[in-house]
Amino acid sequence: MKENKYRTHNCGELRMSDVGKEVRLSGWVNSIRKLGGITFMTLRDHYGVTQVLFKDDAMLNGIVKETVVMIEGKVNERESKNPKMETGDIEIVAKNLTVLGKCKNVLPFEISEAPQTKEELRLKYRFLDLRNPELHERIVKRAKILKYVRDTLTDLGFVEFQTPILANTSPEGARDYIVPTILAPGEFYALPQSPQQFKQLLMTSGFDRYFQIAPCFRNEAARADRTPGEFYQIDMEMAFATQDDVFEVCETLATGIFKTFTKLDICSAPFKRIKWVDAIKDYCSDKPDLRNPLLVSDITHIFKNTEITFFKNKTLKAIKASAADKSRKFFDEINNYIVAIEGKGLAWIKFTSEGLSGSFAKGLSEKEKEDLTKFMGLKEGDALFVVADEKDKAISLAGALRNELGQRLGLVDKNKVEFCWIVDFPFYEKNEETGKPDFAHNPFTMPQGELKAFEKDPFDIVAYQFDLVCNGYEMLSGAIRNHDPEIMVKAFEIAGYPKEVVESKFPALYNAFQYGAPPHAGCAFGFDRMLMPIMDQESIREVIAFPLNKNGRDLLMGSPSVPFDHQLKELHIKIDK
RNA sequence: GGCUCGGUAGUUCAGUUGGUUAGAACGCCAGCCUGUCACGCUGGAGGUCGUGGGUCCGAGCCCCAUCCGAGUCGCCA
Repeated sequence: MKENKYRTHNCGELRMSDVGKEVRLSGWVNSIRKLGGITFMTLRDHYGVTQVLFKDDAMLNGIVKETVVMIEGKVNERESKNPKMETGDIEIVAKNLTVLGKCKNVLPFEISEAPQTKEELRLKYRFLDLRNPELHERIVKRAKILKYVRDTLTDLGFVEFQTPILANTSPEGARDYIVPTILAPGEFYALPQSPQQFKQLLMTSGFDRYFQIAPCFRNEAARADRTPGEFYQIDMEMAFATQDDVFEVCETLATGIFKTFTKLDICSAPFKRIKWVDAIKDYCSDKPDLRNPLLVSDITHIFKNTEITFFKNKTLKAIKASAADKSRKFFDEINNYIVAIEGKGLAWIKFTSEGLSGSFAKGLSEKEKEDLTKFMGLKEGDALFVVADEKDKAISLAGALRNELGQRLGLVDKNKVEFCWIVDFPFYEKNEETGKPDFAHNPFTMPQGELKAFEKDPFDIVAYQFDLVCNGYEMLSGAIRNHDPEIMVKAFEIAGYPKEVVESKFPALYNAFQYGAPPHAGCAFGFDRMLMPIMDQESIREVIAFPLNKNGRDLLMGSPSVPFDHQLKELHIKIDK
């Protein structure tokens, strides 16, 4: 550390070898322990904590915790050492104390107890919250991971870009943040939902490998794993690339990050690839947690002519697990869970030494019993959990049930990281109101089969569209892009949009693709979301220095807020509320 | 926007069937204490029970409305 008038050393570096040195440290008063004749203080800064010994506590008059002070004194070997502290062998015998920054006497919360404090208060006093070493270290780790990403991608030949923040509205699904300007009253920029079109334009400009730590803005509601408003993506695009090329880069990056920054047991590359239809079939989810070994089976066909009312004319999804030893209470709790997520309830049976029992055991016909036992391979010790509903609802219930059972039966190994690729997403999905095809994902994706794909039933068209899923979280989305204007026009035509819409909605891309566009593919990691499993956090706000709250409010800075009248006036904006 | 849970001391929480003066721990203040490191001991201060109505002899507790927060669904690559 370079010496200056505030310090000769930081609070984390002094050791036995420094004993005898006259030093100067600055930092926050972490604790004060008065023992009568002597007083101990611990001093904290970004680097660590060092103990200070006061033989005369007159110096400490008026000093409260979290005051910023400078201590001058001599490094001393401690009489009683603390092996739990990195600097625990030494202490500073204080000769002088200078207050550099006063602190109000009662803090809104104790720094050491910040993680247990109500989040609302933590966010309001985020500058204090960030003093807590746990959160402080996460923010530092975030920076280290960012550097790792930059280094890795640069080594792989990627060039880092910065694309505009003041961009144009794009029909990408989410709602935009719009930004007025005094240069053109009545017209608005939009903050980019992603740099999608810019990066594709860069491909047409001949840049071969693009990346950006890209701020993205979506005017949508929050979740535990999704901040409202803004978030960061590791955004990549590659010219003349196949899907395998993209996968290889992502696997290198993802395994590298997890191996470097966690002690978790990471599945090895290449990651398992699961077709979207198979993911829905086997896991009833397009983001399956593969740490969970349970699979979902469709048993609708077995109960085609059933007398069991609960099953009649329903899609039936079943999960088999070794749970016959579980009590009635266990099954009741699962039933309550299904009801809580708006299912009609759980049907279940278990196979014990006394035969089949459970909620629908008595209703089974001999044929159904035989077919079910055979189809599911039921043996003693097994239990079968069944949900019955309309098809889509049954799928979503079964997906949730699979997760719940995995948790409750302790089948999910928290030390594992299981990645998988979900590939071959459908190109179109059925609009629930009109029954006509809508783009299932973004419209920039290449359909498999290219122009010939459109000879098929639109709902059978598969896209070169993929997700990377990690422990049940969607961590990345990507695609081979559609760089052919002719295919683009056709794709929009089937979704019910005339050529003019393509031209007017994506004028730059559509125009650029007329002048020689390379085939290209790319993807984007959700950076904040990726940090959650790395830092073992359930809330995305724990990996962001200044997160907005659930309602998009910054409780510290007070945004959003009402602008000044003169600002509105020069923008020609009137509030109509 | 819907649903669920929550809002009581500076903080985290408890508060029984509606019943006298609303408690605990930590923190804060004062005193004692020369090796603490979650220091210890003694004492003390600190409350518009989110807000507004209502029911009742009586409301932290019941009812209605409303604000705030979290989770979730809708929404969202």
